[in-house]
Amino acid sequence: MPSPRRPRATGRVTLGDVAAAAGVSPITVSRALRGERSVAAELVERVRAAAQQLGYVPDPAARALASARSSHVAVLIPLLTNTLFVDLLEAVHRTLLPAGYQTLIGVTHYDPLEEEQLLNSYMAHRPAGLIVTGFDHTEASRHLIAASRVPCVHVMETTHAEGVHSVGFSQADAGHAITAHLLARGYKRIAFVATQLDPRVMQRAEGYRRCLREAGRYDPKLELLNPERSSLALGGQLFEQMLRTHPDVDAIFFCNDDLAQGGLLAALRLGVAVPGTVAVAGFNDLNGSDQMLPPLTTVRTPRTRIGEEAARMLLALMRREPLAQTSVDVGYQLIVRGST
Amino acid sequence: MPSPRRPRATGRVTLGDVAAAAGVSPITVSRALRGERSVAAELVERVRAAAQQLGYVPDPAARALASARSSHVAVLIPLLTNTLFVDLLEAVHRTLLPAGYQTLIGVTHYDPLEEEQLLNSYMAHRPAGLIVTGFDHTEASRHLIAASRVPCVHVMETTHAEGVHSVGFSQADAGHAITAHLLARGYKRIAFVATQLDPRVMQRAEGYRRCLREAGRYDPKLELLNPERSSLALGGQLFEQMLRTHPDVDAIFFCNDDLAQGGLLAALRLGVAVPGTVAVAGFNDLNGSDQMLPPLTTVRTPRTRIGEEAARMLLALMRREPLAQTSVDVGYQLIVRGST
DNA sequence: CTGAAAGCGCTTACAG
DNA sequence: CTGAAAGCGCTTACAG
Repeated sequence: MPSPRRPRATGRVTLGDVAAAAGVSPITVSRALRGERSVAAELVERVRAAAQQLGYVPDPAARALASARSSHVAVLIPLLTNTLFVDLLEAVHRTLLPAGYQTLIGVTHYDPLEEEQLLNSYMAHRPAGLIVTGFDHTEASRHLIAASRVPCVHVMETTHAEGVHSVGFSQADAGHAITAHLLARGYKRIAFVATQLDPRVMQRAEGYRRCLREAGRYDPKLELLNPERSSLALGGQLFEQMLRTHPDVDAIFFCNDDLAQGGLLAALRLGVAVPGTVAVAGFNDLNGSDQMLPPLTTVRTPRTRIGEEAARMLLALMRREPLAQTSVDVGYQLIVRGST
Repeated sequence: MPSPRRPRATGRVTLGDVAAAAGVSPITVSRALRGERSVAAELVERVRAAAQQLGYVPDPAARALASARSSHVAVLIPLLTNTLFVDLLEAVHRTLLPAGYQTLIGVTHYDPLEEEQLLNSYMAHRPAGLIVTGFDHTEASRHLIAASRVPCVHVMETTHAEGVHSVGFSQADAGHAITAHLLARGYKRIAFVATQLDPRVMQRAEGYRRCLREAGRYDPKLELLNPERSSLALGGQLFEQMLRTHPDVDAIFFCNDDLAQGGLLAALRLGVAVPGTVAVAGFNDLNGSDQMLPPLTTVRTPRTRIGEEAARMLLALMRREPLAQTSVDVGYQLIVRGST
């Protein structure tokens, strides 16, 4: 046995160890363990047994270096302080982990330029796949993704654009649906209160406008758009402001449940009857909305389902399996409760 | 120039390219870029300039393979559906990223065995560092961490045990403090309502007990312990149950703000005056607690600070820098609002 | 279906 | 302070 001059001695069980134990070559072990079909069933068994017995765990770094592809999937979301995206992240993580992929967090703060920088640094890790939020990217980001050839799935919205993969639902339709519900309930002066003003919020606004225009009831003065970050406290402030400046408003559609919850709490504080004096609707069906007083009417958005479907689509892309569809619309659900 | 027979052509700019451009050896580039002090300042400048100009980005996989240490830090937390841990994760991620470390998520679901399995698979990635929640680990996990020699920081609780690094605060003292506040307010029949029953919740329970025993007011019948997962809805149910079974209770300390918020909303629904009939206190100062009716008295826990401090401590450990202290107590803050 | 050789892009351990 | 050699543990590409 030739003793190498400078053994580094990491103490790791390697492919070679398994190969020696199974009496085959390292390449065969590699193929057998990765499930490549071109290995005799009997050898696969022998290799598996040897690997199991030695407690062999493949080295992700070596694998990444040799194959020019890591086992990491980068997930770029706007914020971690928003339940919506954490639910999404959780679902992605939970779906990818058993398949051997690690989830890398990227927080863009709703800033396409920040996203571009993240993308630049994450691409150095040769991710096996990519999940990005929406379609609001810089030209450079788009190029980077396309040129890298790294499989990528867009989430929260959908598109049928050529070569683009997406899982989401129509934010505009959902905005339309809840506005239509308010109209159907007989409300006539329906306000829209929004913060953050990211692309998806503005799509909900479009749905709201389209619905009211169709009914001949659209009044731009009833839109209150605020660029600050969403919060319960801000929802309360905007609720007050809307009632003060437009006392004739009889319903408010908040672009997000946290604002709507803040609005409901402000109504309690101010003694404003909901829905008697003014109805309140939210969006997303966040934690606690069903516990409010009155319980909040909202749109339930299937972000967990989006995360799972996106992860599954990405797995298929990474494994180069055929795809049933490049765009999955998971829909949304109107949840009518006491606040309207 | 010898043309290799089988070039793989990844198209990547490598250390060698930078070395050629700067007119030095690859090792010197490696050292210069990593900031090893043993390189002449003039060379460092030349290397930096060349790297910059070529757009060189180090390959994490190659680095990990050669050095037997990746640029990943695994963070093991109980749940992703709990703001507390997401805030922590966010802070860790935000602190580590500029230092060149990627955060890997691990969700243990409060299960030491699940944590052990995660640890097993994460260790194969040769993490540069580890952040784990609390001290409730299996014996095997402890061995694995110690044997791997991977720097590890425990968060949320603190210890002065030999060789253990921790950032947190005394959950028991915080539980004691808020109970003492209730006593000082004149409440005499103080209940403790808890769910989840993880180690930190039970430490708060200990603080509650110690405080009431000191005051001669401890009554085990006023403890309502429920193993289910925490939620607003459950908080409402337990609030009702406590008032029904113990109508003489004049204050309730909920182990977490979501339960307390649910309790406050249930009080509104039932027409129970807070704090007139019963005072309500929570724990953690979660989102929305200041917007409740009445606003919720609680303990603010500095999870963002914990995340930052833990990440900083870990950075020092990973860089083998001297540590000011192995245990950092970040304290907590009693927030008195209208509910008590 | 199986394998020997080369290579992925770095860093470690020695030298000088 | 700088460098030539070897090695980290895999997979790709080519043969047979």
